[in-house]
Amino acid sequence: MSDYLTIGKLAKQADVSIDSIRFYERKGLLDDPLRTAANYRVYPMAAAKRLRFIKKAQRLGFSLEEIHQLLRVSHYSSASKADIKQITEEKIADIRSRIEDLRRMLKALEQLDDCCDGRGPIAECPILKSLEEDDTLCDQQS
Amino acid sequence: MSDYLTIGKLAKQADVSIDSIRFYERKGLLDDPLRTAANYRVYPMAAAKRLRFIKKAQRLGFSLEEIHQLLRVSHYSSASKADIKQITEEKIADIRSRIEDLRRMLKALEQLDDCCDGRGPIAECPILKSLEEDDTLCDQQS
DNA sequence: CTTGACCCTGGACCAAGGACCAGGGTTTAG
DNA sequence: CTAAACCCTGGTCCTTGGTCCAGGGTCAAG
Repeated sequence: MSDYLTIGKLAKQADVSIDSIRFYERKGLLDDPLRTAANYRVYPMAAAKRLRFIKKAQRLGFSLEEIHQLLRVSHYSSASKADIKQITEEKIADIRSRIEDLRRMLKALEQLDDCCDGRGPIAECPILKSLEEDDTLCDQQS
Repeated sequence: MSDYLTIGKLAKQADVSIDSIRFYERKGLLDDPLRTAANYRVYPMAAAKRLRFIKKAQRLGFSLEEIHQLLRVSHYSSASKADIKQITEEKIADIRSRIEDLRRMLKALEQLDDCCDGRGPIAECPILKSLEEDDTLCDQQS
């Protein structure tokens, strides 16, 4: 029961793969760990916390590069809460914009779906017809 | 003023790049075109229609592989409108699910954003604290 | 007849976020 | 002592939807 973790133990603790840990290290998201005489990585317990930070931020939609930025800012002594709040708000705007894009697609798809009754040969498929013609969105039931 | 198009003319007509046309051909989304004696591709006018189909379907959220499927189905003589309607509805479900995922992220981000007043040093940043701690979503104003 | 614009193939490269592998060394349990 | 389980580097591969490039052939205008 050491205070230090090998990479395999850390991976299990934080529920990520060993490859991911090495990948995050290469990307600068994890500090370069200490090494044993045999060149094995050794991690303090805090490394698991960092990994959980990364994973949680990913679930919120941050890319690894953005997480890198969060971590960098969090270590600037001159940084303020406003800096992190701003990054958060940029991500909020990003997510909103992606939702809007998807909603536009959804609306168009629903309109296509509504104008096809689903019965009959494909030759009359209004969805395909609409995709073939450049401008129109199908506007009649068929 | 021929009835046929070279790849460059087709690209301009359909507003896609020459490379994209060759890429779609490799992926099977465009029929292999006829060739001149010098091995130049020659396209009938209908090829532009096909390209517009692809581009429009892309804007609706279909991947190239899914567009491939649409095209394949549309050429089965035994296919019916119901087949295309089903693909459309699967895509609708897919888009809805992606919107839901984004909405969950958005909600969590908004909660984080709300609980940071944006003033003061980063050491007290509730957003970072929340990302560090595994379970909690920040729940107090700071 | 030459110059520039066009076309060909096949392959490399990009983002993102890893997974996987070979070929080697190390550590630990029995 | 030995075998299994672990670790190392650094490299390739995957997905998606393309872009870009080299090195070569072709076509049209002047």
